[in-house]
Amino acid sequence: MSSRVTLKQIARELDVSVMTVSRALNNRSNVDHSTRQKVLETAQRLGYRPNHIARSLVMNKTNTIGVIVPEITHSFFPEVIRGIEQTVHQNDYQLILMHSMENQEREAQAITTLESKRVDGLLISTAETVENYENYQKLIDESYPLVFFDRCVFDIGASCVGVNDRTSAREVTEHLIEHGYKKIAHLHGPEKVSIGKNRLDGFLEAMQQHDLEVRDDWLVPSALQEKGGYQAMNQLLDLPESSRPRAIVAVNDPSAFGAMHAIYEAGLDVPDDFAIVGFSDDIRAKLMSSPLTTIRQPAYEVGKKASEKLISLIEDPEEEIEQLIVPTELVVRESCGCPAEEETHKMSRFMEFAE
Amino acid sequence: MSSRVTLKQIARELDVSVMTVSRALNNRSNVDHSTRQKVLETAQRLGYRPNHIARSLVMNKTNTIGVIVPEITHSFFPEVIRGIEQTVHQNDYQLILMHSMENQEREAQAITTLESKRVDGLLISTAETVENYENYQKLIDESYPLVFFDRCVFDIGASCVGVNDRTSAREVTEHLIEHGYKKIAHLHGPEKVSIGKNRLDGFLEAMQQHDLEVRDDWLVPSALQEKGGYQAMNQLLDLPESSRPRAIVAVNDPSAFGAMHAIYEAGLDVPDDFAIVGFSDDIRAKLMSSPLTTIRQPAYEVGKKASEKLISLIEDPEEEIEQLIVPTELVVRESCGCPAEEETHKMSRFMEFAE
DNA sequence: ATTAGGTATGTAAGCGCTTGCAGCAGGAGT
DNA sequence: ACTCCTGCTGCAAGCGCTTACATACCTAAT
Repeated sequence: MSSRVTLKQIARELDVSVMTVSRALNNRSNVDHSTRQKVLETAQRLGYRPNHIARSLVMNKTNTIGVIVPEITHSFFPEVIRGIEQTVHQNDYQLILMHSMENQEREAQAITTLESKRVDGLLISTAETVENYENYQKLIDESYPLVFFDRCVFDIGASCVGVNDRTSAREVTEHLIEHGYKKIAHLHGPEKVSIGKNRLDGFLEAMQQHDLEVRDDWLVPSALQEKGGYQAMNQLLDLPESSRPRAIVAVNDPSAFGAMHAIYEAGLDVPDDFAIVGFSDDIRAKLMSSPLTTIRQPAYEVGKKASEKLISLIEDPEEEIEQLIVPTELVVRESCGCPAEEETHKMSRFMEFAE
Repeated sequence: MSSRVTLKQIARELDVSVMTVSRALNNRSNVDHSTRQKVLETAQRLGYRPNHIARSLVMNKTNTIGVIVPEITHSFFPEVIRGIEQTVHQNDYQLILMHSMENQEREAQAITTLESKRVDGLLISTAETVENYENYQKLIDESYPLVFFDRCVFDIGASCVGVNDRTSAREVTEHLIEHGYKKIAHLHGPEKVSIGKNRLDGFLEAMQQHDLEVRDDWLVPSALQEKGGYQAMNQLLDLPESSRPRAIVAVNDPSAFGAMHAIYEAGLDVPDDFAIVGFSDDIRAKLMSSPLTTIRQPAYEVGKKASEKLISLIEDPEEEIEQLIVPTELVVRESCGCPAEEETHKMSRFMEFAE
């Protein structure tokens, strides 16, 4: 640690120049075979570890990408990170992980830090409280490689990998409609976050297309965590019984869980009193006492695609900006009170690995 | 990006030396007030971001720690990472995350990479397939700051933050014994991983203390994921009915989930045919159709303590090596077939946030 | 007036590595 | 004999920043 071995030491040991050692270690062509052997040997013997810091300084390249996620507690983002890790590792990059805690200020800090660390590119999923896109705009103006994932920012000149939130939200809403529900409420996310706006749009589209009334007080803002859904649902429960909705489209699964909690707490039931659907297929969705109908997002895939795009962007400045959509899948379970074919076996609710 | 601004540019702009700029930006005392103002202003205007790479090179300090986790899919490690992130952020460090995928080779690679990145210290939870401790020993010999977490390596001269696996395993086993079970099997983890060995020891201790027979074929090796538990349980189910155990202590929750899967698949039930207990209180444990009795490990706390210890170690070479134990808690649910007081309400199984 | 001491700035060197170019062999080509 | 090319090696400079030391100026003390 204190006495880290350097090129110089190897050079002195063998009485050659630093350059020869550098070349030998970097597999350059113009080094005599026997010299290279000797260098490799001594490097090994001395326990040489190349100093990436020095290398990065001169090469102006760190082979590191920064990842900013808004939260990391449950299943979605860890799974995305797994996907990112995989690609990044295969391409000889590393990943610095930062965590905005759904907070714009911490996100801004994270960006600054990562810039200072001279990461080669950035992967961002915007925080819930993001109010403006200045920080992103600055990055793009400096043509810093940047790819958004899951929560996108459009029309700003950055690539994004996500799902088609609007279409998927419409699909899940239509599923409710097709099964006879007419009084449908939406617990919607923040409008500045793409998933909030797009899922709301998808919901509205489905409702309009089927000529269903969208009451103002059935559009309840919900934060993206359990608590948000809980509070939003309680707002609906405060309505006189006659003007309550019969079904709920939640902006995501955690929000739906929170809503379910509020429903049970009020002594009511899912799906008998309220049908409810979520979005993202959280690991817990299928395990709920009334398993949640939801939209499955291929998180691993999102991470993989996003990091692949970013690395292309880094390595080829000609690489074009684009929006990548990974397909989702409607997963019908009991919470919507529609006949589902899925998941008959007690335990298959849980297991997927079985050979 | 291409034209990043440097101290030199600010210096030229103001017609002062690089040093003055450096001093102003680093809040050193000996800079004229008006000069400092001007520097700060231009730095702001030009969008200066200090180059941590250059700084690290000369200071021989990166303010970065490396974290190696064996997996990141479910709840435990993400939660640990949250704890780490928190401390690290508060202390102005950053975190490079690496993922060994339970594989010794990838872990070794990760260590090398992190050394090359000159991280100031390492936080490691050993991979399941780790067969020897050479890589760790080398780090310690170089007195590279190193703290293990959750899965520890003892007697090697490194600090560790974890739970008392032996005592906790004994506790959960005794819980079964106290409720009348005598024929108890253990799905044990790899011996080279502390949690494997210590939980096995705890299990054996409890059994011996109560003069219960420990049949060889009731000690079944299980990997630490669902699949391992599934295979191990099937081995028990292959025994003639009369020599099957009545209760199962699984090395961790995922292993228990796998075992439950095997049990259901065999048309049997939990806890009526097999009582089962796990370890770690995975986010899914309480949601199983027969909620899992388990040992709750305070993951966030483990991450927090481990990173605090590491940072102390980095900043004060006198800081002593120690083993930190965070307390666990037995969580009794239905899977062990013992009367549980907990969790009466349908949904409280799930929610903790409620105000 | 002379000196010591403080304040504000600049100069030099170097962290460990790379790129660019120069140098020196020796073998081939005319 | 001469140049020319190829193969291997070394030298110099510099990435952006810091520490250590030197310099200039100014004020207070003798």
